[in-house]
Amino acid sequence: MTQTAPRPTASSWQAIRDEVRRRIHSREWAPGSVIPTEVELAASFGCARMTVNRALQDLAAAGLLDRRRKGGTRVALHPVEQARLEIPVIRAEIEATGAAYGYRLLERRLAVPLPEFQARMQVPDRTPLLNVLALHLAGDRPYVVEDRWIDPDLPGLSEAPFDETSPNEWLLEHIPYTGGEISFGAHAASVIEARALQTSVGAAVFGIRRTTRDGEHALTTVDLTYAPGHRMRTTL
Amino acid sequence: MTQTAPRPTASSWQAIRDEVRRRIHSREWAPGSVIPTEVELAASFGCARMTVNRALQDLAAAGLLDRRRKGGTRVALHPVEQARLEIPVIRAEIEATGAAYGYRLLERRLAVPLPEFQARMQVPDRTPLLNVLALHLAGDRPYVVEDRWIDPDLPGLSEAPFDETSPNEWLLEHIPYTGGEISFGAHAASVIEARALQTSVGAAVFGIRRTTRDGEHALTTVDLTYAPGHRMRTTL
DNA sequence: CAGAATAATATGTCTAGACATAATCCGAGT
DNA sequence: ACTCGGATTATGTCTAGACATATTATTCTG
Repeated sequence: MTQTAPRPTASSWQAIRDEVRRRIHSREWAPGSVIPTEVELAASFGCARMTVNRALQDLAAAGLLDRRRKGGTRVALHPVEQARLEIPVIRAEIEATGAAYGYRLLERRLAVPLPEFQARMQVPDRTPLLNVLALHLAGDRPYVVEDRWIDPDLPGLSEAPFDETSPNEWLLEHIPYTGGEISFGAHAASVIEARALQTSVGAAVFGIRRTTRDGEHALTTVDLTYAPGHRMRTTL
Repeated sequence: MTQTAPRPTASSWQAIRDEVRRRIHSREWAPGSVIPTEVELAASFGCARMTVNRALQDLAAAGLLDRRRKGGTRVALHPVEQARLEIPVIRAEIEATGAAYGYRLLERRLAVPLPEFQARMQVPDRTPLLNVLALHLAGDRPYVVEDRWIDPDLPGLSEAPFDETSPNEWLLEHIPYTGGEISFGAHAASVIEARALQTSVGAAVFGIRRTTRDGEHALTTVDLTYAPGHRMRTTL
């Protein structure tokens, strides 16, 4: 089961990547120092240069290596730590805990957003947007409040009442996008949030703020406010 | 400057990756559907199969594609959203805002940790660990409190008084590690946190909880509690 | 000696072919 | 029908060589 025999020539690009990463973490190759060239590594691993190249490119993409033509490959100064957070659809997130998924639409209206949301959606003053307030439940316990503003001109939106399917799910399923911003923070629960989450006003809650866009055009922005105690986890 | 002439055969793996990504985002290839095989794509792009392979592997790593031997390649159902959070050294994080970095050691002692930290460090009952409480400042404003527990047997630890350099920085610089866990959440500021951050007890604060290990052995675990209003940002 | 032209070098990428491996498909036998 | 195996197939990976490209190092020149 265990890798009892660490053969010097385990030439697969993933094995080479792991070995190089090990040498970086073990300080065998110090931060900032130049590591052997691809040709040298290929010789020492007993494989083709392309195989080494594939491994080093992977580590460079992960931020562990800095590579420059002719300059060689060096270990990144500040081995930038990256945590890969997976942001699942809320339904999947809840079902993954084993609880039954529940959904309740709290409000759906066309309204002029507050300045904060207006800025996030990059729309002119007094432009009405579609606002949807909804609650996601794990079993019978409130899990997260979704406060979303949507560009009312999105195709198919009029056929989406959001009384059964959450905007979170509907948008992912129907609206293509190219990117966006996301941020995480803490705030004191508002009156609306506290009521929906069955907690007290001012309770410390975790929130995700997110804007999704297609090119330059903002499609939707959302505040997800989780019930107290919620944590986002990952490994690094 | 701009790519005015989008030639049908711009065969570089990055160009192919971009083109495939475009077809996915434009719903030309719908979520869940199987896309052409590597051989077919290679023919249509007029390049070698390896080139297509490299492009598709990149998209698969990004979570946009699901690939299975013999099963073919299909567009991911729920384009698993991944946010890559960069977790910088606190000093760099503060200096990036333009503020001067400040550091104050609040406490340094050998003590038996509370059950919660004991569990995180995976040590037996009544094992004393090194506890360091420190404050990081942006200019003259408190930025984040670092409450850390360290394996007292780490080499070189006795020469690290932590009165000038934070454990955060010292550990990254001196102790190799292989992985760990990290989680993000919100909680109400404790008395100690409130005093250090110059805020009120019970204020909603953002916290990072992190354990770093070398193989199976836990090296250190830390609670980082940020001043109210702090947000972690990234793009997707 | 400064600056420009030139050589050297490490990475970036493509290719064409080969074999490995995991899944699926499908037919044979019970 | 149902199960077991083999044939098929798409991806996974390696290779050896070639040329491209960016950058550094060196040499030539005014």
